Amino acid sequence: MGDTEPDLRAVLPRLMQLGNVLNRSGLVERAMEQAGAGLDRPAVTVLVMLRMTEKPLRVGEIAARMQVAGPHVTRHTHELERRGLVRRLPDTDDKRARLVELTSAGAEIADRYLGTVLGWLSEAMNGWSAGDRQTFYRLLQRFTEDLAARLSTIDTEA
Amino acid sequence: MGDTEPDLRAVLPRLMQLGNVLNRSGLVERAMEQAGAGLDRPAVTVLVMLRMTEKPLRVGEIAARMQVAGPHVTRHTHELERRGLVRRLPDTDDKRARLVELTSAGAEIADRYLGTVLGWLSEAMNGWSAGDRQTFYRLLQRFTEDLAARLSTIDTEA
DNA sequence: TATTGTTATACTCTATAACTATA
DNA sequence: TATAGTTATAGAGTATAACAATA
Repeated sequence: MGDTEPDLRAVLPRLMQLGNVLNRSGLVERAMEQAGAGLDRPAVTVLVMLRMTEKPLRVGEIAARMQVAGPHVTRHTHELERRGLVRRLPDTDDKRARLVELTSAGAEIADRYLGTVLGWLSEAMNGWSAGDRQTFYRLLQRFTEDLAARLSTIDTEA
Repeated sequence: MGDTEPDLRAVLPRLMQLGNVLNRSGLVERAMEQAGAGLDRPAVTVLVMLRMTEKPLRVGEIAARMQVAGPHVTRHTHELERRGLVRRLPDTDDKRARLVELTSAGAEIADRYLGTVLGWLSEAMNGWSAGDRQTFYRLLQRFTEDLAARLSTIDTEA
């Protein structure tokens, strides 16, 4: 392992700050407000996931992608259904399972939400050159993947 | 504003994934385990902040940097004090305030924690060239700053 | 009168356990 | 017997309100 370079040490506060901005800055809540539906964070996450996936998902699949336990998804899916933003269909292949599908109202809200967030991101990067953008997107993806891969091996080390 | 480029749209899931890895992957908990103290997340945050700042901080200052409300800091500072990891000193300049200072035991735990996390980061980026590292650090910092700046102006837009 | 920090309380997000229906 | 989802319950993290001491 050896020493950790000073640069890496300097980047740690940045990562923590970014984590804060992403999770605790009210970004989601404010974008949701602009989108005009008073949904809470987990419900928004479900809605956006369904929109970006572009197909109905099973409850367990949603839970796995969100990395949360099943009951969490059940509750918020019910909330979304009460508001008419998703539909729950029987899975013809497996009668134990339920497919969760966006309604057109749900898709509309997801689109407004995504538009707002992407607009903010776009404006934040207004002064960026095309090259810097490309580079950042590429390195961000690589970093996220490498970090997730490293963390996934920790438990098997003992 | 205009259209959001497809690239930006593609990067959104990456950001969400990174937020998940940073906040919900158990990274903090597992590093804390390795560091040998059974502290919870907010307590670790306080400890690390004091260590990286390298000087005693007032309760209000800690709360501001963590972007949390005051009582949250009070509670976790008390927990840290019970364990002998911080000391609470009177602020001679302002008798209303308290300074929170690391003990040597607290500094030791913070160092072990930081060493573990930085080690994981370093290993995750094992295959990275020096140039890519530098570029990533620079762009990450810029992105975080630009995004925080953009979000800070949202409320004043109405 | 405003500010620092504390105490008490409540809300959001998420996990675990126990259960039902199907496989 | 194992799996998909649900219901009920509990815990962690954080906010708000009310208050004390000092400015």
